[in-house]
Amino acid sequence: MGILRKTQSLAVMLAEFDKSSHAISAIDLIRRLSNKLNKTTVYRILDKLEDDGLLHSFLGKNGIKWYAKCNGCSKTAHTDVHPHFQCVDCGQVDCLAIQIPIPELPNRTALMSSVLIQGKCQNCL
Amino acid sequence: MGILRKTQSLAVMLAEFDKSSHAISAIDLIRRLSNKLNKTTVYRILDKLEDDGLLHSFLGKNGIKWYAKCNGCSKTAHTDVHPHFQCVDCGQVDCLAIQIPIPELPNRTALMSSVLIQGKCQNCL
DNA sequence: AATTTTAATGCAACTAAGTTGCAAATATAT
DNA sequence: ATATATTTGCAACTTAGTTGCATTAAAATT
Ligand SMILES: [Zn+2]
Ligand SMILES: [Zn+2]
Ligand SMILES: [Zn+2]
Ligand SMILES: [Zn+2]
Repeated sequence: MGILRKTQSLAVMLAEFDKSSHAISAIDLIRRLSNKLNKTTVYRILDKLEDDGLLHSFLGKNGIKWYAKCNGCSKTAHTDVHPHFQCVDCGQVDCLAIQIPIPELPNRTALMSSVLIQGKCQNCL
Repeated sequence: MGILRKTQSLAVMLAEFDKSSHAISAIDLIRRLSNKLNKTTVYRILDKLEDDGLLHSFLGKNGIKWYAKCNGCSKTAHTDVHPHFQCVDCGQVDCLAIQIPIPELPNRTALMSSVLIQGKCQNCL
């Protein structure tokens, strides 16, 4: 149901996402903010920011949850859909500003798709 | 390190995959076989069958692990790579016999990719 | 500014999926 | 038939994420 109040915790979380352009895993965020915020709070704020179209979530390697800033989404329209890249060496995750076309599927209706590409990032090449 | 012995448990597992052409989640397999096999055994045999190129695994909705039969893979070459489809209504998961081309990525090397398409299956349309 | 209302937070306890160590059982080799 | 080595079951553990509830802190009302 999105964010209603401008709390300290919210400010701390948003600041963390402003520090870098990479995606952040929920786990890492919890670890980074462990002296300031409870993990339940972290999960709850992530949820709300996603509801509001400020962040989007996706699953990385091993099915763990990552979050990144949305580009032009709103509470009603999550339109910023794209593949993600995870470096197999350093673990860093980024949004890719490309589109992967999904073909028509016979006998099925595709509603959404998620693409995770794994490989080596520029630093680790 | 693959399968070395032809055990009862192995036969039971293989029989389960022969019953249908759909993918099976590890959890579901454990539930289905709970009166015959311990869950540790299920996980271990799945691991070995994947090593041997008889099954492949991938992550479905919510990051849970699914397994399906491979087509023409071997212990050394897992070449049967394809997207997967999960029905949002009934939860059924299938391998899609299509290829999704991944474009060249500037400043990155792609080593693998996983694509999960969610939507409605024929039954649920 | 003080009070009331309502949402956000922290904590502890829980859940679910998967993993590990080890002793007992079973398959294969001798 | 016996020895050896792999596989299995069990219990205990781990990790990521969730839930209920009392407390705290925003914001709205007076
Ligand atoms: Zn890297
Ligand atoms: Zn993204
Ligand atoms: Zn269906
Ligand atoms: Zn498949």
